[in-house]
Amino acid sequence: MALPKVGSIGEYIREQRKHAKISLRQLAAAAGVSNPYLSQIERGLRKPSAEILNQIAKGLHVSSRALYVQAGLIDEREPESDVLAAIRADHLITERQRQVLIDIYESFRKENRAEAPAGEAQTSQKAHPAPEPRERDAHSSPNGEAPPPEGRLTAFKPYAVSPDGGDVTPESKEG
Amino acid sequence: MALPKVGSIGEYIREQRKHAKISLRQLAAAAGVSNPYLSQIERGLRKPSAEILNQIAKGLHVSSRALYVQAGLIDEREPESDVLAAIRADHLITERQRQVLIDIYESFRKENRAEAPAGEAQTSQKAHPAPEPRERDAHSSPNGEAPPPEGRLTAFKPYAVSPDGGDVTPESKEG
DNA sequence: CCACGATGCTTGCAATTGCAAACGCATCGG
DNA sequence: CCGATGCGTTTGCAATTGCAAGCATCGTGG
Repeated sequence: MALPKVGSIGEYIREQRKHAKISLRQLAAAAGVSNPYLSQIERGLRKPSAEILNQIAKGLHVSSRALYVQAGLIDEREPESDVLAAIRADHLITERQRQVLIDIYESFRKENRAEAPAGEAQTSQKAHPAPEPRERDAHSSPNGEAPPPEGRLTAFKPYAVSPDGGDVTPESKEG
Repeated sequence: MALPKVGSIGEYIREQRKHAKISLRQLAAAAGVSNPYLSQIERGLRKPSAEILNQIAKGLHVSSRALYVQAGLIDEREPESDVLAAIRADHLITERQRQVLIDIYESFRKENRAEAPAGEAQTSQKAHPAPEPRERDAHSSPNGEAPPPEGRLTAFKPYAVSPDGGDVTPESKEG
């Protein structure tokens, strides 16, 4: 329960790939890895090394850190590059343009939420109801440093794609 | 095998360890890895996987990101506060939506440049590449995602830093 | 001198990564 | 209907990671 709804790195990759509408082989080529290996990664059968992860991130056009966080390899709660924050901070566009951008971005997000898993991302325009730049939730986490007991990396099974529950936490149990 | 190349990541780790005045074994224990393996990592004879790297970062009390950057696994340009950068880094929207947003933002910028930097452009959102990526979208954007036949990750050599700060980033556009 | 502990390095070995080749499936064209 | 193309997956293997055990050195002290 470390992350809001983190399934596994594989799921995340596959999801992003589907959203980008590219085939497994295409991403594999873009990332510079073999197709079968990417397949196994997406299904949680393999633990991609950092390089592979990095390459995949590039192939997906997502920030490397996003993937590392998904993989549980970075615990830092650094604020994400918030698009909305950036838009609001931009002084090179007019207020009106700002509202339009915000509106569009939010409609995209809403769209994706509706058809997240294996959905047809039509990206329909879906006429924005009204400039409703509701304030985005700020990350107000006190950073409760509560890491699990340190132990050897005894994770035999890959990133875990448990059908019932997500357990990315390595069992630090020994002796 | 195992070219005794200079392992930037290894040097960095050793440096940090020395600075912390702790022995190799101590760090190994703190990081949850074996002493010999840490030794090899520090000398650039091994490529630690992301987990190991993460554990070492914890043992060293340095940010995971710092290590990943050192290892060249993360482009140092993470905390960007630019609209385009934020859009590109956002993983909550599809590639298509990303292109739309980028197009719109750039058209806004162009609009402002053309009309007047103070004329409060009407933001004619209907005469511009409005959110309608249903078609005529393909893949042609300021991002120019057309990587050359990237070679597989056939680099068997450990991290090793290029003498001129090599970078695997195929895209480096900033406006 | 030799025991004792601490530091770092080298040696085999099991387990894993990551890939090439090949498979089963579905769609398109002759 | 049969072949060609593209999809994701499975299989077998070389190369690598990562560790347990052991080695070599140095400083202390009985």
